[in-house]
Amino acid sequence: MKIASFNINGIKARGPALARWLDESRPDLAVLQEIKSTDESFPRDLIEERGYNLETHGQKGFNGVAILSKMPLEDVKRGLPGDESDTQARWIEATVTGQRHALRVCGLYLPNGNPVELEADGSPKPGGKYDYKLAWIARMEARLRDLMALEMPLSLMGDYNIIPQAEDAARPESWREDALFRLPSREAFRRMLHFGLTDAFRARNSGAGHYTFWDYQAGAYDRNDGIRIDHILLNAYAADLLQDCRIDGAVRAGEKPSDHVPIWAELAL
DNA sequence: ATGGTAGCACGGCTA
Repeated sequence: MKIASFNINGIKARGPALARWLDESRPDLAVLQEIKSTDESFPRDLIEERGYNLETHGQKGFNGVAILSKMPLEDVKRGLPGDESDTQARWIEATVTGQRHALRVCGLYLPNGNPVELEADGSPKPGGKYDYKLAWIARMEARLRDLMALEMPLSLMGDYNIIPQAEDAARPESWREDALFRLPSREAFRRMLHFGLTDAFRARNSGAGHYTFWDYQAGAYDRNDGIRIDHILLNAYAADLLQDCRIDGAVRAGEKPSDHVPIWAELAL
């Protein structure tokens, strides 16, 4: 089963590019981030006419996530638990069933966190963007503990807005104090690995120069000035079934591309 | 410190 994640940066502007990728890459399941659309205005035909089931968790103008799948999507949950006042659409879950195993999938769009605002003692300013990012991660880790208790294959995939290590950025020094790379962000990613999750890409690839995002500005893609921030994390049940994981980097060179490219994994489900 | 680009939606925020 081929599962993928793609931050499309706006479904209304990305129809042709998304269709091209679906037709070429043919994932069995994909999670999308930054659909920037309400559920009502999402162009469902684009997905459904290609034989996919579709579940969206949208929001007007910003954020928004979705899952599309050739298999039925069961037990769909929308929204990350833990804060009833949080209106941002960044989390969706569903279960799919393969030939031998079921898989719980979480599609996530982790907050960017910039600009970083700190108090005099260095702690995040309450109510600020970076404070929201760290609080959101804490809620995600709480949900992760519950999902791990299911003791079944699990994939948490999406735009983490975290650069795990220096080798995951072309110019790491320029990201040192950025919300995507500063130490508390990297520590949170590492905590999830310590808790038992596998970075699927790093299980199958090594070395620098593998990126999933290039800014639209200043010709970042032409200079390969990228970062690796879109990730597929697997629990041990799923990691034992991992057969391949790659980044579809060439998608960035297409017409009207997203600033992100898809990442996918093949699981022997 | 600023500007560089893009999306949504049509002003200003988000990234």
